[in-house]
Amino acid sequence: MEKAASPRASDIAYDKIRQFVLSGRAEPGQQLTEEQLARISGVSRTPVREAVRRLENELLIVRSDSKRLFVADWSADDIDEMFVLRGMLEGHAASRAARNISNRQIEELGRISDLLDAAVRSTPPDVTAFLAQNRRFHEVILEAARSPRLSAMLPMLVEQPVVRRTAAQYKTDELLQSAREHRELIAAFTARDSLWARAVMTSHIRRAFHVFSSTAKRHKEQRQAND
Amino acid sequence: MEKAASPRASDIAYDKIRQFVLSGRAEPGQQLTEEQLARISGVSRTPVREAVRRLENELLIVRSDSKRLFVADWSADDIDEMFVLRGMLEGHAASRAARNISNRQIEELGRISDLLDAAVRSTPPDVTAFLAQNRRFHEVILEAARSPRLSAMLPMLVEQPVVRRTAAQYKTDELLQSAREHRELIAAFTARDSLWARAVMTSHIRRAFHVFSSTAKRHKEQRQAND
DNA sequence: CGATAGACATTTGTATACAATACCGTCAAG
DNA sequence: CTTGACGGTATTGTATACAAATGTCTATCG
Repeated sequence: MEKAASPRASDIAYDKIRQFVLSGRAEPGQQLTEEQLARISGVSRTPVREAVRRLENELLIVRSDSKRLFVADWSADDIDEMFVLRGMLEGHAASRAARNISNRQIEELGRISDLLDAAVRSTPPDVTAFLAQNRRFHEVILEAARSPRLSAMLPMLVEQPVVRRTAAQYKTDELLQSAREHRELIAAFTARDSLWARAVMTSHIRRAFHVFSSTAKRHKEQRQAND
Repeated sequence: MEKAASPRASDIAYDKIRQFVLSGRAEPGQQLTEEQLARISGVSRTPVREAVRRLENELLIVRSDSKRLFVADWSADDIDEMFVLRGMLEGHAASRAARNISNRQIEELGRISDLLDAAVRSTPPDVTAFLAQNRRFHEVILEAARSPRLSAMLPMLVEQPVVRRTAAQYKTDELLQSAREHRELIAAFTARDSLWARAVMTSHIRRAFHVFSSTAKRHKEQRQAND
């Protein structure tokens, strides 16, 4: 339903392995062998190697001193850093988008925003739908920014695992606030105000960071209580 | 003499192809076939493909609608964007470095800075040596920043071609100014002042951008005059 | 004359076989 | 008991052969 265009085996491998790593079926730090990945994705080792190169570049997979593959494991500092970088780059993307976005794209953001609202308002809130639309929203902005480099770099900040962990903990009013920020971004784009857009986006990411931090802390305390 | 450690064919291919593309022996927009690249780098197509994946990720090589390879060609807007992103990321790196840098690394920056001065002061200025030491200087800072993500992302902003084009046009006093800025960075690091370090670095990159712009404009006018 | 279908050539994609290397347990010597 | 060397095993690296696809040229038909 997504992109039946290219049944390229190396793309299949990329998707499958990525999914495998991100869905938590793989332990951080766990070793991965090319053959195992080949079995998982149902292709031979050659396309797996290409897929691994890409995932390695996104730091989802790391190579040991020599050449063995492991599922990436992030330190707290790494995650802080990820949010800081995301804030800078997405803020910049929003700024550029405000200058370059088409009316057509603004309308699309509006439609996505409607779906976001719907996801939040359903009881219980449909977090999965929320995440999917949230991703689309940011993708449209990235596209509107018209910067191949940003498009190449932002995916490296692999939001997925963190985003998932974050949003799973969102309370309804936090989701509502997030939806409001999306609306405000649209307003900034409509006004073609790049400063406004950057500020809202920076705040948006920053808020997500703090929600994440507090839930991470809560988790940690729970873990310690269980010991 | 460089790194005899890993005679990995795919690394050889990466270096050779990168060099081929950056040294201007390859025309922007020119098609590259895997076999041709294999011949150039003296290995088979398999490692070439891995090297190409990496170069593709750095946007030094691009893939056409379907899968043919071409030497990247940057628009003026792309280059502006590159400098903006470099400014943000290197500024951030400097900020982090100011917090994390070791005395040992500060001393190394001092030594590199001495070599920079020497390169500038020789008559005529040794631009090649200047560029090499400049690169080392920024590498040490990146290392001191202790952010795997930054280390993965900054190389994507492939300074080389632009840096070369820029520095080739540097006048001696511009090189001197650049060397002064390096000294000021060291001062900021010594003071562990992250705000200072960020500001100096941002200015440093920004100045390079303007030198680049003016020389690019000069070139353009020359070309037009020759028509 | 222009368009289009089809054959041919070129290029990329995948699988497999084999070579090189790294890891790990075992055993012997200090 | 520790240390270090050895050898077997697991894993990655490379080359080659072949399959799939894309592009190109030509000849034929409208």
